[in-house]
Amino acid sequence: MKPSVGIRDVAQHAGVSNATVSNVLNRPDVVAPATRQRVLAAIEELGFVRNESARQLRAGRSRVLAYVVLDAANPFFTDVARGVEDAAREAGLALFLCNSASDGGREREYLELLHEQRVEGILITPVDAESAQLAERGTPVVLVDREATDGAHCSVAVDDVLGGELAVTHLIENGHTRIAMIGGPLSIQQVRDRREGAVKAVANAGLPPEALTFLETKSLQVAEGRGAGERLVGLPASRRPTAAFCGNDLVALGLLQSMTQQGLRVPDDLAVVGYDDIEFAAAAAVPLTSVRQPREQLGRTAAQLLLAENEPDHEHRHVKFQPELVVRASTAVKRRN
Amino acid sequence: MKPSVGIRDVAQHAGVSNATVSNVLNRPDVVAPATRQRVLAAIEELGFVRNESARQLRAGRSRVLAYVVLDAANPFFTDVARGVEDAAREAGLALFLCNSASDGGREREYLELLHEQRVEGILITPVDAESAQLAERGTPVVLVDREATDGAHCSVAVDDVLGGELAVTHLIENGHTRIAMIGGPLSIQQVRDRREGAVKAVANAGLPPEALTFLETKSLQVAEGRGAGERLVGLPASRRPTAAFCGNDLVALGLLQSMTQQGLRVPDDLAVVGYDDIEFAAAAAVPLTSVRQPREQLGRTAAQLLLAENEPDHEHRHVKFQPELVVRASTAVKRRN
DNA sequence: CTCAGGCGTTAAAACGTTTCAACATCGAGG
DNA sequence: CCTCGATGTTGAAACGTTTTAACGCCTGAG
Repeated sequence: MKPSVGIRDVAQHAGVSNATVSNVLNRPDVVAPATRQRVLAAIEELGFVRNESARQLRAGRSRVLAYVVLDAANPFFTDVARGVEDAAREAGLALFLCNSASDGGREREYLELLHEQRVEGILITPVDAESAQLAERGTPVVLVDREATDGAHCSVAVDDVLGGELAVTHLIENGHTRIAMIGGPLSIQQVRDRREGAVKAVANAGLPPEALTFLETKSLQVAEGRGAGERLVGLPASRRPTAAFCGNDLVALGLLQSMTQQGLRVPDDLAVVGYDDIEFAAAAAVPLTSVRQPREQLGRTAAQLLLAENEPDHEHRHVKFQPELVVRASTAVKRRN
Repeated sequence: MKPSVGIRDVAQHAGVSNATVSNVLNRPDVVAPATRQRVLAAIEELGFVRNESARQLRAGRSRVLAYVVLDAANPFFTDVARGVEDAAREAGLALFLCNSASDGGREREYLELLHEQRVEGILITPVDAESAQLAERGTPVVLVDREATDGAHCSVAVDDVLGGELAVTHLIENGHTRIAMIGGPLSIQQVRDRREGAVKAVANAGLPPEALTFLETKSLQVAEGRGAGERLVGLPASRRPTAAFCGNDLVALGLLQSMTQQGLRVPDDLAVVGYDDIEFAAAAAVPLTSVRQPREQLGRTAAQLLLAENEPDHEHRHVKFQPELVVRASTAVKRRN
């Protein structure tokens, strides 16, 4: 339980100094092959495991990146994380994932801990705007899927206003004039932006603002989509929207499920557009029209920005990608009866 | 960039000794309110961030648990992770997620790093049996969703043999006599166990062993399910199985997608059973019959075992849960033409 | 007025590495 | 034979905390 065999035990056992052991660990080429073997044997024999705390304390650098994710259960974020990890790995760094689960408190705790750990850098998709007061505390932070408002950080985002516009324009082109947007909470920047895009689309088409109603949900999870579905079905058919634009695919899938469960047809009774185009969107009950974001690339780029943060004359950059509408059955053109 | 303000800077600024600052940080109650305020003010003013490496080096304990997950993109594991995190959080620990992505090499790297970090404990769903040579290296390790073969670790598992048996028995009861099991690689213990259960079910029913064919896939991801679907459709209808039992829900969803895409109907042309009962299973093109595992509980229990590992007279325990079949449309009884 | 005891604070010794300048050793070049 | 540079190795000083035992001060009891 407490082996606690240190570098000096190894040194003694191999008949060298601790400096030599350290060299074997960090600059194997600088030590004579014979000695190196001897040291390695001693390490093996004693079951020595290097103490990273001590190493980091002295050496000053860490070998890990962390990504504080908004919702680990959302495949969108795990896809982004894959991009991050690929880039991190190329730079010889490991990636720790932390799940804030949309909870500002947890987020703060994780950030605090990561700062204390002196990780090489932190990627974060923040819970809300105010949590983005990520005061400069020595550890570089890059915002993912969110545009940095102050100039204090790099950020990588996707144009959510455009995404919302694409989605709702598509619905309008398909003849819908009563459209619901389902998502929330509004404290999430993405939701606000996507809604803004939706409003813009309605205006562009010359429709009255009432053509779009906003149904706020507590989160962007499947259950909320189901709940919204029930609310929708409760409406008299004359006032019920004929199309829904969902804040993300989870909500859309929940909505879909609730519709078929209650005997309504998609897209005939309700057309549905999701957001993110996660892998499950295409496999849904009715394959889901969705706004695709370059997920892996988002993560990869974010990691690269983070790694560039140490360069001498660094200036914070803000990268913005374009989303893309992927049309599937859930918005197939409405059959006229 | 390099503030590097330490505890002694704070001490000096507040006119106390560093020990007092340390006390404010760790035992606030022991220091007089007035001094405490002064110190806190100094901390705030200087933007001091405690160095966790130094703390851990001296104090010996860490405040984090890690879960090395087999596939972060599989919602099953993120659900397990939620259970883990809940339990960890109750014990005042943070959780770092690491994704081995079914790669033995990555898994080894993460384990090595975590050992070096001296985390409080490691949870792992190992890639394969040999990787489970998780030599005792001082940090407690608990196996998740896998039974520990040697007595060296605690483990929390679900009875996969029973799960396979439940699934295939259900198919047989529905009249199927040509059944495919789709999953892999066989190096994964779960796949082997589920297959064993399937074989058992066939034997129990008095069917010949040929009633079950095994289609091995390279991984348990959606794409593999799609690929398997294409292979199946390529078979002449007379030899094509009438039911498929998939190694997990991702594969099942891929299979489903491939079926509908190729114009085959589920369950009429092919009944499908998945495994895990992830949230998306119920929202699939055809709601998926699946074998449900107690996901959160799995994680929660694993974390509890891990935390109990430090008790003086600890004996390794092996908890095993029972899976449960959830029947949905994808195996609705075959219509006789 | 003295003394015991509680309270708040502190000096200094760890913790296990990395790193740096210095130190042997040796073969080659002058 | 001396010097020089290259090659390997080392002693000791950090790194920034926590912790322990001791210390001074104050209060209330005797």
